[in-house]
Amino acid sequence: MDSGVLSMTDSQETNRTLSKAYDPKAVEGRWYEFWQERSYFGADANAQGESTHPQTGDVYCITIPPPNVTGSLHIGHALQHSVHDLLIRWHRMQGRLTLCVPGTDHASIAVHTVLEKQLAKEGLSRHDLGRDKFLERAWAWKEHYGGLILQQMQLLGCSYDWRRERFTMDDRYSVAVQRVFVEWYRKGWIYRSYRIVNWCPSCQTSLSDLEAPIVDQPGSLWHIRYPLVGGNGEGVDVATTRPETMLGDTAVAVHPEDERYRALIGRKVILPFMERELPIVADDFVDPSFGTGAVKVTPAHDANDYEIGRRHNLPQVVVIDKNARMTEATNQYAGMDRYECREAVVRDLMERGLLVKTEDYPDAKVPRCARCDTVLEPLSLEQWFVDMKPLSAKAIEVIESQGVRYIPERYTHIALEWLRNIRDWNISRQLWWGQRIPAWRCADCEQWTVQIEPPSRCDQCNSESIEQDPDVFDTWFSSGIWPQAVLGWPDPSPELGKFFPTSLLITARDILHLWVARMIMSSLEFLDQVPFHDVYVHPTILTWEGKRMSKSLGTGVDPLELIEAYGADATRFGLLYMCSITQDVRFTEERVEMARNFCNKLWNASRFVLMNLEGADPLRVQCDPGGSESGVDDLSLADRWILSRLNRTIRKTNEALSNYNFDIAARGIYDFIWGDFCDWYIEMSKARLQGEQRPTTQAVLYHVLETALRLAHPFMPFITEEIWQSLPNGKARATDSLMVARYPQANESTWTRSESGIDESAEAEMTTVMEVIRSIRNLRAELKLPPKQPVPVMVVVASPHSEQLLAREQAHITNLARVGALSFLAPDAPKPLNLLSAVVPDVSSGTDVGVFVSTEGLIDAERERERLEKEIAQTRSRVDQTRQRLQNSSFVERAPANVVQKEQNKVAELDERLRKLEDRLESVR
RNA sequence: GGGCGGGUAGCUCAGUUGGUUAGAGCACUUGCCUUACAAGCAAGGGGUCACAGGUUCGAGUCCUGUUCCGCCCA
Repeated sequence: MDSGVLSMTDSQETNRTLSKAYDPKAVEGRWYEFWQERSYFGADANAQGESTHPQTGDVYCITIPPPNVTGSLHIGHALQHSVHDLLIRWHRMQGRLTLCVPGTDHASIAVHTVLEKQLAKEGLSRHDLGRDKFLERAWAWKEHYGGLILQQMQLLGCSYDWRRERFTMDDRYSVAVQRVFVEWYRKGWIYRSYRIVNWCPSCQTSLSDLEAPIVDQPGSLWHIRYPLVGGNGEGVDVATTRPETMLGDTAVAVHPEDERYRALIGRKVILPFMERELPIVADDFVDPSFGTGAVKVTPAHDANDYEIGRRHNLPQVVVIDKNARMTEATNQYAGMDRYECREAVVRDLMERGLLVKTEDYPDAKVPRCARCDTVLEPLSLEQWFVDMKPLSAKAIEVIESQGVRYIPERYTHIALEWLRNIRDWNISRQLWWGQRIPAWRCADCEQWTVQIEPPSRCDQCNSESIEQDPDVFDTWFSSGIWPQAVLGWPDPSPELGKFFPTSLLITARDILHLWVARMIMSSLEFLDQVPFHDVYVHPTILTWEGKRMSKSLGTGVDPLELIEAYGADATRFGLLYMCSITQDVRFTEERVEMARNFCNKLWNASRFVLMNLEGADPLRVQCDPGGSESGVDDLSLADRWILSRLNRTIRKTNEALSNYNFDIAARGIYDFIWGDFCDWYIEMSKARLQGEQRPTTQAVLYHVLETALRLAHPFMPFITEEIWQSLPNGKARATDSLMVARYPQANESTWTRSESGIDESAEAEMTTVMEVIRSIRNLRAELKLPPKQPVPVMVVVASPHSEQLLAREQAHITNLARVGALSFLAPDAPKPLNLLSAVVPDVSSGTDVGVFVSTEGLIDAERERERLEKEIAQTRSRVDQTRQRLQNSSFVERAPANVVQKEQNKVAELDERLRKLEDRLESVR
């Protein structure tokens, strides 16, 4: 450490003159580059880490949810990555070997859709281009746009290890995906079969449930009569929202206990137009209260009907094709579009008198394609499926035993519920962009050869006429191995040994099942370990009206515009401040504005400290407390108070961050810096810097600012680094960047000697001083005194402790409340008449302090009387309330002793205050 | 239909295991360009904590029901 006296010129190399207002644009890019040049974002699996202070040996690792290559940063990402980087920086500053692996997802269908739209503009289809050319375009597109979102994360300040960036279609990653398929196939967990899938007639592919949102829209419920075989004009009425599917009906189902239909079970009806006989079957699935209680069963075109069909061995009749047109099986309707057919069927039913009635059905559930909004068609198609039962069993066990912890905890139950009712997973997609399924079909024996290396012949019959399945994997099949694959799996790697299982996964809640649960399953299966210990589900950001943000409606908020307007730190801090443990938060730009103002406040407080460090003693101005205890003995009340408040904030921050309470942490830092440090300590320091307390005050100002910068850095990396680098005494610091400095601990400072770092008596005494100042300010405002005009103030104390306290701290009172002369009066001393008064509790002594402000000749007894009467009324009502409570025998008997004691003290205090107020009122009458 | 989250000041939100007089930011009123900051300072007004019961000495907080908003599952 340098010795000697600091001066502004000594530290010029690091000390820039700070401008009057904080300008994020002048700061952010510079420090991001600085960090990156020094490789502070990286973590070496073989080393103990790259920060210069001793490592604890702990490891902390997060792999980010890979965003789509098509995407750009939206506000949800901005929140998600504010949380990521907050935690990453916090752990790194605590000395852990810390790694965050970034990357992107190839987003099969999303890219596909974009490219097809592009082609359409050129008047082409992907088939005109061919698979190879199409993929060339896709890669070119990915190279050009794929990195955008990661660059935007850098604007936000994210300290991820960019050298480890991964893409789900990297060669090594693709091999890992294929390996999963091959192994599971060999275990018999992957099979090929016909099942109902979500089919988009426009995108021409099957879709995951997430890509098939169900939309409520007005429709009709048609009641149709199916004549009974052998009935005299009798029939069974069924209700449907999709009459065109009746052409594919193979049964009518009723609930087994439905009295209305019990007699009909086993009989048959005639399917109109097709003239097929359909059995009436009994099935628990049928809801007797829906429609007529009898439902038509179309196994080939409805997932529930498919299940009924399986249970009752019903045939499937395919009546709608992949283009949503009616098939040959529909006779006169063949070739019609499904909606055209619906109209025709309804018309024909009417003609035949088989349409019993048509009801309005206000919210018919219609699945639509998330990409193109086309109404989806559930179709029975031959696809690859994963049998999820064996996989989910282990996952259930692990989650039940808290091997993976969900935060907030309620998601544990949601995850378990999904896993317990898990359904087989369709992993085939009829797309080109993606990992092609490593399965080859033999034209001769029709068997599949499944392996990673492309085979030359069928492994069943040795035939050479084999052809690879043209389909690719569902994107979630590949992202399901993300944490292990980005760390090198399936090859052995030091990263996997060091960083796996990872510490945490941070995600939005819409992909908990589709993605998170599947990662847990695959990791347990292949590595026999969980992929992460914690899953933190962050809130969803809604519009200020509480609606989902929508790009197409233009209700989305662009985080880049926020960064542009307010800076990255303000954007992060604003988002973290609203990031409570709730499900949704409504976004208001005002919150970011608040954070921007806070940045400016911190900036200016720092300017103040820097301007006043001239001549500071470097032995006492330390950024790493612990080296010297000089200064301990001459700490003033204000010093002890601010150090205690600082330690309290440090504890609160660390605790809140451990519990994922980011809003509480942000709030604590905000309140400390603005409310305690700026509003009070800095104000009090102004006078002290002029006198003999200057050295101590400088040291405390420096210490508190420097510690607060370290405390706030993970929330607001840029501004804190900028200020920190501007602080003098840079050579004494253990690190050359704040981002690798040590995160504050509450008991680290040698200036506060209690174990907790908290000085209760200093806090109590300061509270009294602050209350006295507030009350004088209040009285001044009542009197409409000009702010600059000093005013004489008298105080009446009830205890020697109060008197000592106020006498000792009177300089602060005079300075902060513009008091001309502060005098102490005996309780029974006569007071001048021209006074406004207030009674302030002294929490440090348990007595009251009377505060009297002179009105200087302006006799305003009326005003004082009004004040007093108002205050007496308030005090009396509180006294009455408290006394009543104490007169209640069950309260005294049953409430804890300390609570009763508290109430008794309160009555005594309030009585005393009331007496003083009444005396005072008497004297001004 | 089942599950979950929410309803606190005009707006957006905090509110620990039940325990003084329910807080913040913005907006509003009043006064201030007080040499860190007008993106600021000081003072102030504003809430039957969705509704109805219950438990308790005591409920914004716990229980039951109702209602409204949102999400998930079927």
